[in-house]
Amino acid sequence: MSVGHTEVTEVTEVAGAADPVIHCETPQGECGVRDVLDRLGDKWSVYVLVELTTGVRRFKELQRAIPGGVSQRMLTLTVRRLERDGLVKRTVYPTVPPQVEYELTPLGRSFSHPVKVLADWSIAHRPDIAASRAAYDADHADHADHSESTPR
Amino acid sequence: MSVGHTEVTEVTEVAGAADPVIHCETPQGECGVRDVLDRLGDKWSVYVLVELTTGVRRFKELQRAIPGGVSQRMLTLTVRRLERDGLVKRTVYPTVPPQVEYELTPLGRSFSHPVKVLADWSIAHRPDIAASRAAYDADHADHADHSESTPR
DNA sequence: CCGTATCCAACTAGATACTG
DNA sequence: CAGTATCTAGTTGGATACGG
Repeated sequence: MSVGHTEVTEVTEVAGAADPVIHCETPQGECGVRDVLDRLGDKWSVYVLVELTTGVRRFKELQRAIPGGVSQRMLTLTVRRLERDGLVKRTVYPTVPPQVEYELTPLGRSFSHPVKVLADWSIAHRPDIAASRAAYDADHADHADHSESTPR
Repeated sequence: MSVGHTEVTEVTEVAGAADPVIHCETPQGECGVRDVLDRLGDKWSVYVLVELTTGVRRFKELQRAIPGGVSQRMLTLTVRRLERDGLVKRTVYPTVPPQVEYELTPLGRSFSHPVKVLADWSIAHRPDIAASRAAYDADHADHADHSESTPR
């Protein structure tokens, strides 16, 4: 990779378990993770990717499989973005009624690694986070709420 | 961890390099990654975390270090959320003028691992994503744009 | 079945001014 | 210095209706 000065340097890395020191540098700032994070940030992308690690899926199958119930519109937008980024391959069979299949590309499959690491961490530390939130909310119950556990 | 049925199962995992099959199961659906992803999704959290892997920072230092120029308001909201989740520790010295220091908690440092994996992947595959986007945009230049490469 | 178009509600983020 | 308050713009997400 020879694009810009983007760089991640680990200093204290010892045996693969020590805390990494992440160091991002780019002329204008703008560390390189932003592009990917945008994809992770939206509400449905991860669910689509996770679902597709199991195999090929059709549109309706995806929609039914995703928890929370995604609307047609959002699912369409999501898969289009993933297709544009080269993470998902979309195949249209010109039958009638039409049939469309989605599957992970090699790039998409390689991306499932970071996602899995994230999922593992998330599941492992969910109790800690929940506890911390409860403690924080108990302390600050009086003057203000900063983001209630209100599900959107 | 003995909370609910949340579970991540890898089936095809062979030598730590094969594509993992991620399988999330919970009574209501709702895989456990949502909480963490919400934190990753917002615009500034990752930058704060990344900056704090280097060491302790004061409010102004954080604000200056973060690329793109975060507003006071957003930085406050961000660090508050991170504090609430137990990822960041906030220490107030009742001096005059006041001084506040931010640092990662053990939980926050452990979270830097998934973040680093993500950053590494992102940097490694940025060219691929860029290429895929360019190709996609070239093909679909005619009828619609799905999210232009508008740099914010 | 697989989308697209339109409208609308909710949330996020920025600018600015003010306080301990 | 380190916030809080307010007001406003931009973006995202959901509902619904319609088209190929």
